[in-house]
Amino acid sequence: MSAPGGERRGKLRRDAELNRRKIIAAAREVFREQGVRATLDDVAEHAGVGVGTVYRRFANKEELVDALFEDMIDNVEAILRETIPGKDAWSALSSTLERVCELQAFDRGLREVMLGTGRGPQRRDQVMSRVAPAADRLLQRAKDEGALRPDTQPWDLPMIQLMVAAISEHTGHPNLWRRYLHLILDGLRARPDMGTDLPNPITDEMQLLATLEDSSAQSIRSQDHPSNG
Amino acid sequence: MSAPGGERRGKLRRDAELNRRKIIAAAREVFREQGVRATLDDVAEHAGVGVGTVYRRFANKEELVDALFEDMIDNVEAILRETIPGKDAWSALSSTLERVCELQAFDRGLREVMLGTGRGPQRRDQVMSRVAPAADRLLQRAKDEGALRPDTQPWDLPMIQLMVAAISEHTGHPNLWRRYLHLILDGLRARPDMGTDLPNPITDEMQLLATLEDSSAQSIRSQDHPSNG
DNA sequence: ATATAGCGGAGATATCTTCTCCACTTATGA
DNA sequence: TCATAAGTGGAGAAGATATCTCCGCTATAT
Repeated sequence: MSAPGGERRGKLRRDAELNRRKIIAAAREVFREQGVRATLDDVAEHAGVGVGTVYRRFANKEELVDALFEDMIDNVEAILRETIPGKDAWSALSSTLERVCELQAFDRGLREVMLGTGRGPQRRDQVMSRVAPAADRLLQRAKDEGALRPDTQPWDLPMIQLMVAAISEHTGHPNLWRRYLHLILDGLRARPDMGTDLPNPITDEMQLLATLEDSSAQSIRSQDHPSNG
Repeated sequence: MSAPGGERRGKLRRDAELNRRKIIAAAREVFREQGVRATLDDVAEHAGVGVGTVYRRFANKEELVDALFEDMIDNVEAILRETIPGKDAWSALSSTLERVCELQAFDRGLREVMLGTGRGPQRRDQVMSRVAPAADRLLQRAKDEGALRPDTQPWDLPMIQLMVAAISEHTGHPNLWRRYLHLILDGLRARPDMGTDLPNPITDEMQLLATLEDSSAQSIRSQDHPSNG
């Protein structure tokens, strides 16, 4: 009967509001270290509150993860905003990419949220829609400068992030990803001496979205009974 | 109580041997499509046998996965062996990488086995140890040719595979990975016009670890089971 | 002081897997 | 052909998690 969503903020009793913050802080820490598979019981223990308290504030884990995810998008936006407009676009682009990848390198939960076969694609889209304009501008400037290969596409950026995150995820090494980000950045540089023809460019964004939707729909559907052949 | 391993091959009754093959074939198919999280019950159903029959041949899922994994290494070895020695090393290298990535693109189970946070690293090592000599030779030839940047390392290859597999895994798109493999290959090309200095955290870190051996050993020891030898 | 929002955390519920057991079926060879 | 041992199926026991609820009690606000 009660709607346990976060919409009542401000009406909470003082101690309840304190607990809400403790829960969010604990969730951030627990998910960062153990990934999103950590249970809300874990989060509760870390926060020093009972599970019931967690469930009173957040109807389920999704809601809590979403709350943290919003925070994260803010971070990415901030990084893009901080990009010095005067600097050459290539440096801006590479340092931006590096900083975004850094976020992922130390946050297992974030990687899982971004990479996860479940809602991952939708979440990437969510980031993209808030971040795309600035990112597009940056890419265009870097191309105009002649530093970035001209067949780069905006949706290459999340894909690069995804690849780099995979390194962090599967080696656990805190810095190895930098090597491969650099490798990829070298691949992104325009080359006067050589043609530039990346295969399979998906020419319009809607087409990519259709791809992502398909795969996520498939993974959701596959939870049901498989049809026999 | 009995040891149900596959060591009795040849002593099996004809129908039992047939079932064993059906199980392996079904496992390959099920794991390819659903990933290694598929249950042995799934495999049994696909094979058209009872679960009991599966468990009589393979003590547990690990054993079955291992059997399939051996097959896979054979495939990778075959690809390397087929590399035409006369051709220029760069073409050989890039087509080899592409073919290995192709294997992963259509096999979710294989990706999970390679990428998985669990035994993934050990399994990658297993591949590397059987494949490393040929791979090293190929890399060296490509460097000698002046096509491959000289700071490439042998262990870059599995990492590249890993990144490319992440694209397949998380987009579900059958060919998008080719774009990013090509991007990475462009990053691997030697460049006369530009320095070549990938950060090398593994070497750096090993030096660092040598210095800090004491403290890291302590942190590993404190993680869990003191009974380990 | 009192009303009431909020708390804790055991445990009900639900979902999954793994793996066992044994009555029944089938291949084999004498 | 038939005795017999090898092999089979698949329900369900056993175990592992995770999610979320309930209600007697506590802390806050007025």
